[in-house]
Amino acid sequence: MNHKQAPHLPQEIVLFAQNKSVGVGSTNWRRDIVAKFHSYLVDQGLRPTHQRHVILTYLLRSTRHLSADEIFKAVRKEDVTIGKATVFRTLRLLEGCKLARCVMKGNGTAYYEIHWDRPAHDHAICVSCGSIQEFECMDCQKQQDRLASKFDFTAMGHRHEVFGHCASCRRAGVT
Amino acid sequence: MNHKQAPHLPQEIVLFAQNKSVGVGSTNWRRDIVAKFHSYLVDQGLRPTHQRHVILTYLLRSTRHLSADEIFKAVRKEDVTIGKATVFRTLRLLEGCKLARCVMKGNGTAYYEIHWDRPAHDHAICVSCGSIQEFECMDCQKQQDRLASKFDFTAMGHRHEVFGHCASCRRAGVT
DNA sequence: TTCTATGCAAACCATTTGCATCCAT
DNA sequence: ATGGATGCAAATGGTTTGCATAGAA
Repeated sequence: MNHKQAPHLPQEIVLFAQNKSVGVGSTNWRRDIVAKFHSYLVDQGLRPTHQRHVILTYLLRSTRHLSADEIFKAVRKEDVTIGKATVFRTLRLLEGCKLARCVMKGNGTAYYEIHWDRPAHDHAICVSCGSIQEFECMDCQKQQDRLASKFDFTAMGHRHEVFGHCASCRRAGVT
Repeated sequence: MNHKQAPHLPQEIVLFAQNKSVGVGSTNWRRDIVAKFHSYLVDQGLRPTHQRHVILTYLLRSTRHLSADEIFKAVRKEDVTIGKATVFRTLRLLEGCKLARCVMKGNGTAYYEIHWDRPAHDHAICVSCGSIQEFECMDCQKQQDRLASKFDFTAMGHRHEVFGHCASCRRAGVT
């Protein structure tokens, strides 16, 4: 009973940027991620299925943050048989092995992106159009050390989202 | 049609720490908040009802972050007639006038607290027991200015949550 | 063959809404 | 009396689960 299906991690521990990222340094990181997912599955005694592959490669092709439903609709076009449940199960799997992460825009929906080796990045979210601008906040990393010494709190990761208006929405006269 | 019921702000613009806080400097801030809510309602042509009062004062009495359902159950004991919908409607109202704010623990549920005049604070959330330690991160404020100049992004507020293990859970051997 | 993974639909859960009624002004 | 506010129950919408079946090893 070690590992059946997706390991049922409490949602809390995956819905934020992990402190350590994947570590894909190659120029063809997309291929590396596919390989990593494959070996992760095998290692865990899970099965590299067609659906899991389709979902991951769709994620890899996208540059945006995608909701589970968007992924479902898109992937459904490539393979009419893929079910919504599988999309959720696969996303959870990808979070579990830290190949994907998600942002909460604040409307109760999770938006996913592939998470590879680059500095942990945070998000500036436009409350008007919903667009997401990524940025680095090195101070947030330092803050975690401060928490450790001040409250004896061991940080595993964080979520930092700034809400406001993007340049184009403001130009368009949004207040 | 100016103001009926709660102003239906998109949820995005209230689910995070506002840059400006309430501005209650008095020693009896609880009373001030009740008064502020009252005059806010009157100003907007809304009505200071018994239910709204009960919900606010319950929030003021609590020191924890409460889910809407916890508030509902508690308030229900004081007044058997209060409905769940009213709790949600009142919370939205309190967010709207910036007397309350909420944290998203990551499990899809919003946890509320009263938000009065003190430095904007962020949250260290224990993924094991769910306890929340508040802290200040002045760097996050600076970061917002940097965003403005770098991406022409106008920040209105932010959410910064650090996930990890609190001291007592770690002592208890949680990994 | 064995046991995991899947699709579907139903279940869940937090939150919102429609509506008849209630109540503050 | 007027029009906003309430409680209830039903609706919503994202996500999860139960179960019989499909499919990888």
